[in-house]
Amino acid sequence: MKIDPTKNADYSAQIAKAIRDAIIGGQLNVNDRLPSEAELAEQFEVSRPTVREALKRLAAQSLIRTQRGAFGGAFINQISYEEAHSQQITTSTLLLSMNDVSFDVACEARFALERSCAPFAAQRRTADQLATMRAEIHRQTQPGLSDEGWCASDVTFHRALVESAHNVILSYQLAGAVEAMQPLMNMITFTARNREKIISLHTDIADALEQRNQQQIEHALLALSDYTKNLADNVFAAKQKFKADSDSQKSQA
Amino acid sequence: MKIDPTKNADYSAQIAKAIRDAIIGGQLNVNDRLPSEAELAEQFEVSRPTVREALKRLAAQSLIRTQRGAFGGAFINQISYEEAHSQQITTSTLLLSMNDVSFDVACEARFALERSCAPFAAQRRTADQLATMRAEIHRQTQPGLSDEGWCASDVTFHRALVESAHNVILSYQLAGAVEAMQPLMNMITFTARNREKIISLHTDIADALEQRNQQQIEHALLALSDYTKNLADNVFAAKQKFKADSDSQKSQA
DNA sequence: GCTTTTCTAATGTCAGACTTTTAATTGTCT
DNA sequence: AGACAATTAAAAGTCTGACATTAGAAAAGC
Repeated sequence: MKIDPTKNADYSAQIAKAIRDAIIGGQLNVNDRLPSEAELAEQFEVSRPTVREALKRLAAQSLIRTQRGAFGGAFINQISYEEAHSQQITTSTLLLSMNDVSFDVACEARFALERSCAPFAAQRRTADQLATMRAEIHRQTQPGLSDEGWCASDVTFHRALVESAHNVILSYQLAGAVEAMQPLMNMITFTARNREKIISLHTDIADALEQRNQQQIEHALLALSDYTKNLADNVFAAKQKFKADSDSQKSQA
Repeated sequence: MKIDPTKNADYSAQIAKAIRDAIIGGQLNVNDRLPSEAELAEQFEVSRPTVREALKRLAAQSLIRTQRGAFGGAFINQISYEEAHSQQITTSTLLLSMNDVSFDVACEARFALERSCAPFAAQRRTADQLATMRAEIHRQTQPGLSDEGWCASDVTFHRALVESAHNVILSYQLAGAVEAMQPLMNMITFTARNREKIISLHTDIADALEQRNQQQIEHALLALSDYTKNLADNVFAAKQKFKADSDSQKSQA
């Protein structure tokens, strides 16, 4: 591993890249220990702070973990689903919030992805997951449920659906995608009337899953997608109207 | 923004988290300039190297970009699809390679995700995307095509299919997921006979897309998934056999 | 008014020191 | 001999203060 002093990129970025490539390329394996910061500094012919900046970059991506003390150092981290997941979410959330994605597009994507679980969920769902979904539906019928409580329950419900496909990759990808879209989804507030309709669609999904009826699951998800889109359209239209009204009031004044 | 000296986490990690939270929470907007490293050091009551380590962490996640020179500094980065995409791929690729996911599970997930595009692809596909797919199919029939060429063409083909759904979120999520699984997919080598079969399935997909027949697209994708899984099973069985043979040879010696 | 030069504020890098943590080793007591 | 306590050393974490490099802004020259 060497760095190129003629390249105009920062040394710390180059060093991070060199180590990252070694990890991805398989030269460095999980739980291997990197040389100490002092040794790395010597190898790359840079100072220790520069090496440290490189290591912090890798740590930010969960590629390494560091341990202080004797026999400590930087170790190649076995990235867990949880870590990967939380990283996906930060990245995707920022991407969505910074590139003003329309609600329709996000909503469509969210339910399309979820629908991809349907065939496997129908085959492999367990009583456990079904029970979770029923329990959440019940929670959703409680009259005193707050907006946050409602959203949390919604997430748990859909998560159980995804988990019932029993495919770790799908779970990981979908949990990331769905959770990243949550801030967008939270832009709509639900009236009692709305909740009622959604609960009925949730019940449809649970029923279909119980009967292992793939097509019905997909159908209900599609209906939920359409209903949510519709709701959002109304919310945004109302906001537009409010804005237009207050604008015209201003121009009158 | 303050850090807690009693927390046992590194200062640099805490500072990075504080700034990251401010970005995600919307206190800091795209293209805002952070205070200079010296000012941040003063604010957080730490030294400049510590601040720098924090900033490098954020830079590793593409949350900020830095610019040298007068009136330079650290700016909140508007994360692009491309950046988000490449980060997603590194994370997912590592996750898969480090947690030995079975080929079957990955394959199932990959095609399930792709299938979620089918309804929109059928509705919205353009002549352009169809032409790309036909062109790739033609490339795949060339007898001299190398393994790398074959895989590249395969990726382009599937990418065009995903793009034809005309949903940026789906494109982004799927491109990431599919590309991350590519190393796994590359473990199988294709014989001329295999290629022929895959080309015929690709043709089915293109035909179905041309006729805007959603169900047929899904059906062909499912068939492709099954065929790929089957191929992989045979490859792994052959490897197992080879291993078993050489093992028994050893024990005989 | 345009180009060139100089200025300056910022990041990037370095060297060397000190602090804190932590596990292995050694020593001591029962 | 085994369990517990003190010692030690290696490594990350932090700080100070300096210098190098870069690039935009302002001033000088034409």
